Amino acid sequence: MAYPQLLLSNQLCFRFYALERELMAAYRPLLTHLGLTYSQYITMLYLWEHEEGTVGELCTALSLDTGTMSPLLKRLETSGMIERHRLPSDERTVMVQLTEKGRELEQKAVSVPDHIVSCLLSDDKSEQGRRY
Amino acid sequence: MAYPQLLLSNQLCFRFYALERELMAAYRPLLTHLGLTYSQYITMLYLWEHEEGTVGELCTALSLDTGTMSPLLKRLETSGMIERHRLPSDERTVMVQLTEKGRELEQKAVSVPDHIVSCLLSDDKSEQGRRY
DNA sequence: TTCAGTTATATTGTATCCAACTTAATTAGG
DNA sequence: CCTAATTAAGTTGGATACAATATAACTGAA
Repeated sequence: MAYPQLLLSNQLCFRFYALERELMAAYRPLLTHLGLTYSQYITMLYLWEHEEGTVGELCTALSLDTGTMSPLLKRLETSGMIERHRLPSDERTVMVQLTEKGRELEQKAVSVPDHIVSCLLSDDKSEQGRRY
Repeated sequence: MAYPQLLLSNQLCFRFYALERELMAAYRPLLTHLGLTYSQYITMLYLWEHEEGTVGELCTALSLDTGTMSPLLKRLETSGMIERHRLPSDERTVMVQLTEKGRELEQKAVSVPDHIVSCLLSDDKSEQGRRY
């Protein structure tokens, strides 16, 4: 036991690391049902709240890199949830907007937070084998 | 404001998601100095503590899939930190062991937790531009 | 006006992650 | 003894993440 500060069980950050993946695993089946990943889900949360936003605004709001956001938006566009248009006033800037299909998805997403809460609070290990 | 439960600012899980990436960003420069990623770092933490372990034991301890662990171990082996050998008693099982180089790395890793703590507590935004 | 510097986004390369599948080895039941 | 089921790793495919680079558009100073 040379270095107690290096014991895995003493690593607070490892707990956050593991917790984050457990949370993602709790979301995954619910979001798969909506055809979204978690990153795509929070992107949609931003758009349901603001209706539109530039790529840069999305990156800032979600603390994500353009190297993550650009291909993510390309997939959301492919699945018909959003549209991308460059601004006439500044052709460098890309405005992301909800499509009607993307707007309608909000209805189906409303129940997600409640499902997550009951999933996180449930002691029923039979469901997906998760332990909360 | 149709659905307050869908507001990004009300999403506890999003805060965990963002926090986890901030923690990883805090580790990254320290671990890069050791030639490790965070996943590789916690794998080494396990090995420094237990000296060796099977792939399955590592997957269980770190809550990771073999699809993550196998290529990760391959990279640690390539960088000379570990060796992999199949057990003579059960050729399906692969035992992972520290090399001398991997064992020596522990000395350089001892300061990592303290650096992280001071990084997380620091108000000095000048260092790496992080905000804690 | 012109071009050097800046800005916004996209692309490339490396490394996770996980789901699903494959392969090889072991075990168990008849 | 022999095959079906199980087990342990590895592989493949799709989607993040981020660093570094590229590209195109805009801005400003000489």
